[in-house]
Amino acid sequence: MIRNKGSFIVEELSEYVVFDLETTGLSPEYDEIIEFSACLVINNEIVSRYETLIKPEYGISPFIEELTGIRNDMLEDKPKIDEVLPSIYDFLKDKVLLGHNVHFDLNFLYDAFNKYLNLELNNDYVDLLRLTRKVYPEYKTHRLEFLSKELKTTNKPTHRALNDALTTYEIYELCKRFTKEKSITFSDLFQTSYLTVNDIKSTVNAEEDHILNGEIFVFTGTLEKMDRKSAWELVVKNGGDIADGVSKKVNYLVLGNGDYHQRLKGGKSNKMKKAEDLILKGNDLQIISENVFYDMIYLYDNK
DNA sequence: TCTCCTCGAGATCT
DNA sequence: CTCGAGGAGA
Repeated sequence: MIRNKGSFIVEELSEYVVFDLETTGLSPEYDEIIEFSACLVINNEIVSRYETLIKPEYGISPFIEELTGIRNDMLEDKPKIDEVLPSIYDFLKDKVLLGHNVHFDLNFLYDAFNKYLNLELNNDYVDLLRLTRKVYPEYKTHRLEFLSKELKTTNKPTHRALNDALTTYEIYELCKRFTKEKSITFSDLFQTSYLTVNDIKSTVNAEEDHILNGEIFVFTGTLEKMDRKSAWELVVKNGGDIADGVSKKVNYLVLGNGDYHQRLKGGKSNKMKKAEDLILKGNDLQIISENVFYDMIYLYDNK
C-alpha cells in the first residue's frame, strides 16, 4: 500500500504534537494499536495531553503483555479504534508530529485513518531517531532507552505511550538546546556535507606534534574504529597530509576493511592495485593496516 | 574536481 | 528506513 505521508521537518520547532503508540506487534498490516498518547506543545511547553487505551480486535500476545504491561483484561472495557479516531484526528489536526522512529507510528496511524475515516494522514513530521543520529553521532545506539539514560531525562521510557512520548519531547527539547549552545542549526547537521580533502585542510590545523612530518596518506575501505572524515582530521592534526587517490607523491595507503563493498568482495580496490604497482616501480609508498596507522600517531594501544 | 548513482550493512519501532 | 564507500561520468 502506498502511503502519501507528509514531509520531514528539519527546522527547530516550538509548536508540535509529540505522540507514541503501543501496538500488538511490529507490522502495520497485521498488528493493531492498543494505546495512543499525544501531547500538544506550544512555545516549547506541553499545554495539553491526550491518552487512551484501545481494545484490539484480536488479543495481545504474552510477549507484548510483558513488554508493555498492557494486559488483555485491561482492555475489556476500552473503546475500539474506530471510536477514538475522530478525537485523535481533532487533536492532531494539521500539527507537525514528533515521534521516535516516527514512521513506525505514522504508518499504523495512517492506515487506521485511511480505513476508518477515509482520510490521508499527511501531516509533516519530525523523526527523533534521525535527528539524534545527527546531533549525537558519537552515541553507539540511538534507541529511546539509551538516549534517555545518556541524557538523564526526567521522564523514563516504559513502553507505555505517554511516558515514551514525554521522553521523546524532553529529548527533542534537549537537542534544540544542545545545538543552540554550539551555535549550529539542525539544518547544518542535515547538509549532505560532501566533505572534501580541502575542506578538512582549511578547517583543521596541525595543533599537535608533527609526528607525521608532512607525509601523504590515502585511505581505502571502511575503517573499524572511526569514519573516514575523522581519520582525515587526525592526519592533518598530526602534521600529515591527505590525497584523494594513489599517486607518486603518496607515502601511505591505509587499508580499511574492503569486504563490505560489492564490487570488491574481499578483492583488491583500485587504490590498492595502483599502490602495489607504484611500489614495484620503486616509489616511496607503504601499504599499512588500520592498526599500524594508529600506532604511528600513538593512538590506542594496538598490539 | 564535483555530482549522482548503486549497493550492502545495520538500525529502530512493538 | 538511513548511511557511507566507491565508481561513473560530466
